[in-house]
Amino acid sequence: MLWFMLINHSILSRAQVAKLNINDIALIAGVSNATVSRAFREPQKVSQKTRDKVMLAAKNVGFTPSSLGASLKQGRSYNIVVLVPDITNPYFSPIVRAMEQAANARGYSVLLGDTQDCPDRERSYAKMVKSKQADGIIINSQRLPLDLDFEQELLPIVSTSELVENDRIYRIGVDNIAIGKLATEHLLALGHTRIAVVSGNEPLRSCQDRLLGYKLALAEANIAFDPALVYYTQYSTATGAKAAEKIVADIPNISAIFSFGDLISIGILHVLHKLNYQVPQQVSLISIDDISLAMYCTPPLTTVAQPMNTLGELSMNTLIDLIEKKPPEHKLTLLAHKLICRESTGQYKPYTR
Amino acid sequence: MLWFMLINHSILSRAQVAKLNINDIALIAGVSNATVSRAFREPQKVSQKTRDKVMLAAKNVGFTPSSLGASLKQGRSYNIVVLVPDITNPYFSPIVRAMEQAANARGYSVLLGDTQDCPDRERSYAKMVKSKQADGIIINSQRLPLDLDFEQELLPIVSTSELVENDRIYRIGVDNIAIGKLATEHLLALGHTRIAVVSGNEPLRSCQDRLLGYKLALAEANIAFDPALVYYTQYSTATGAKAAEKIVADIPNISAIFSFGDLISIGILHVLHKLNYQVPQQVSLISIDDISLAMYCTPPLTTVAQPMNTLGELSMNTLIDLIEKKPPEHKLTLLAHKLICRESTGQYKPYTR
DNA sequence: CACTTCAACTAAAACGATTTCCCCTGCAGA
DNA sequence: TCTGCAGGGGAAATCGTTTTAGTTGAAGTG
Repeated sequence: MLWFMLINHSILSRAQVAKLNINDIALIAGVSNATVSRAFREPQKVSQKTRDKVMLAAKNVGFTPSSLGASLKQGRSYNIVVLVPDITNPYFSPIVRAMEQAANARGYSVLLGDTQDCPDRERSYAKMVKSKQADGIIINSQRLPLDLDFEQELLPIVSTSELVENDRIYRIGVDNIAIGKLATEHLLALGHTRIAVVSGNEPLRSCQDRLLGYKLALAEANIAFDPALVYYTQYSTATGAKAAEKIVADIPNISAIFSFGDLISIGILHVLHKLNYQVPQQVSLISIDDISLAMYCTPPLTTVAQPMNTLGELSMNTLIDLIEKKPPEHKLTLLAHKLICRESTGQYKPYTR
Repeated sequence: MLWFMLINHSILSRAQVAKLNINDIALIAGVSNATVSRAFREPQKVSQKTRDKVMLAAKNVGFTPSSLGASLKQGRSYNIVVLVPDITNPYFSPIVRAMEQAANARGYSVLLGDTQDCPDRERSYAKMVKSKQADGIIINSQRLPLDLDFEQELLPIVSTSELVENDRIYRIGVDNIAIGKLATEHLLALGHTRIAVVSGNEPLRSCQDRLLGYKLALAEANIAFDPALVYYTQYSTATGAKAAEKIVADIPNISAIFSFGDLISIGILHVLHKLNYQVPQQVSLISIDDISLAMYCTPPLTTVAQPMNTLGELSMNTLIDLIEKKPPEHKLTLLAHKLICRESTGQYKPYTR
């Protein structure tokens, strides 16, 4: 413990109250602060001997370099804001999880913003990147949380899930038209012709696109689109249940329902079961997402899977590329979806109820 | 736009490349940097006129104070690390959501750490508070992510959900023994006497306590505890399903199952349904948590609700109190649980299968 | 031997705020 | 008229790093 006896007493007493900084370590190790910094950040640039000296000194007094100083000097916080409408939603949580993983792999951390769809909160999180508390932001909702002034200075920003309507912004999503079409075709192939739709919030682009896909499939099958068959609600279980109640009240012999989200479907399933409708014997139900619980529903849900993990991972990597000035090639990326046939859809049979 | 013509040309050209800082604004507004700082952080300490001048200058050049400089000087980042084993788990996500809300209300942000139960990741997140990237940490798992050296310097830390076994640390949880007992008593009251248990990972304190509660209830009812009735698995749906398969293989006429988590129950429900067991007519199922989907299961789950929102909110507020040197009164807080009777449990009837 | 080269280091200047002292100006009270 | 005080502001130190621009000394080269 020679170092202990040698070092300046003022350093020791400082250790009790304030924290030691890099200069103190430099003093103890008998090198310059620059060397201490390098020993930590770029070890290969420092000789083995010096590095050992520094590390020993640091370890002995329990020194960890503060990232605040580093961030200030570098103008980087290595934080990334991830905005979701609701982290509780099993569609978003895997996306966030994948983002966190991807961020970590590249040395960044995730500042979670659960906005509850509130524009104020969205804006206040966006300010964190303006104020350098974060280096960039990923948005999972359609709204851009920047005032007009973003026109002037485009912050590092990526839009995913529900894409922003702005082609200057990097966006990663899925082809909702194709998804809507695919699901509808599945139902049509099973012989269903009157297919009720339970959509999320009408203005959402994803909903409009999915509905468009539905219409496209109908048109190709020469079936007239009936607006009375589409029910607008929210992407949630409770509202999905309400919609289902309306549907069976309006159309007691409905044979097929296409809901725009598994969460909605769970609500639908709940009321159908309560009202003694057999799924899929009497009514077929298809939806979108393939959340982790979809396969455990009774019956397991037929659904068009979205690649939540890839969505999250790719968005995060795109954003970091942007931050690190390696601008990605494409502004818009649409990932592949996949129909997962389980047991909630079946052949059409005329009702005998 | 007089200001525009008056200000130094070097400031303007700087605006295109580098960002303006507080000194530039001070120059433009014709005040000192201290005044600019005060105008932003403590407006009441600055006269209306000066404040307006500063704000106008700031607005005109699009200046937002960098939080990096502020953090460095203050030694605070206003970030808080929240560690969860899996954000995808519907038990944890509402907790995190509540934490984020509580943090925001007090001017803090949440750095989300999804650890996947990996000690390395836990440690690397804990380092962020040592390096001042975060001011404190909340842990939702039993493991303390600090080496022995935490003995010396106790960082601001709060343990919740699965409590750490260390009474020097602030902990917010529930009374798992009472919960285990309550659930068991519910089943006993319905006439069930052979109650299978599906526990989470054996070493988890929550599981041990819940099992203890189960034993206590059994003892009070003069029923011998049969270790063969307890099945250890994970707190997940897939593993819950596997456990259910084992149970019905071992005990085809099982009449009651107590699972330690709704997620497990969903798996159990799935296989019982597949094997044509009627719930609750043939087998009763009770669990713990009351995740949001519990009420939408078929049948809706009877469960002992945990106060996830309060858990998250209180933990966050406790941590922030700690950070702000207002140490809370109690080291350990146990919140109230509540039995929610739905439709997955029913009167015991001997099997005629 | 004089020369470059290079690795390894150093001193000191940033980075952008906050905060500690201080000073000034008015004004109220004596 | 003088004192005391408070509100409003300013100069400069400070927080803890990184980074720039050199400075060394030793090894390699012709």
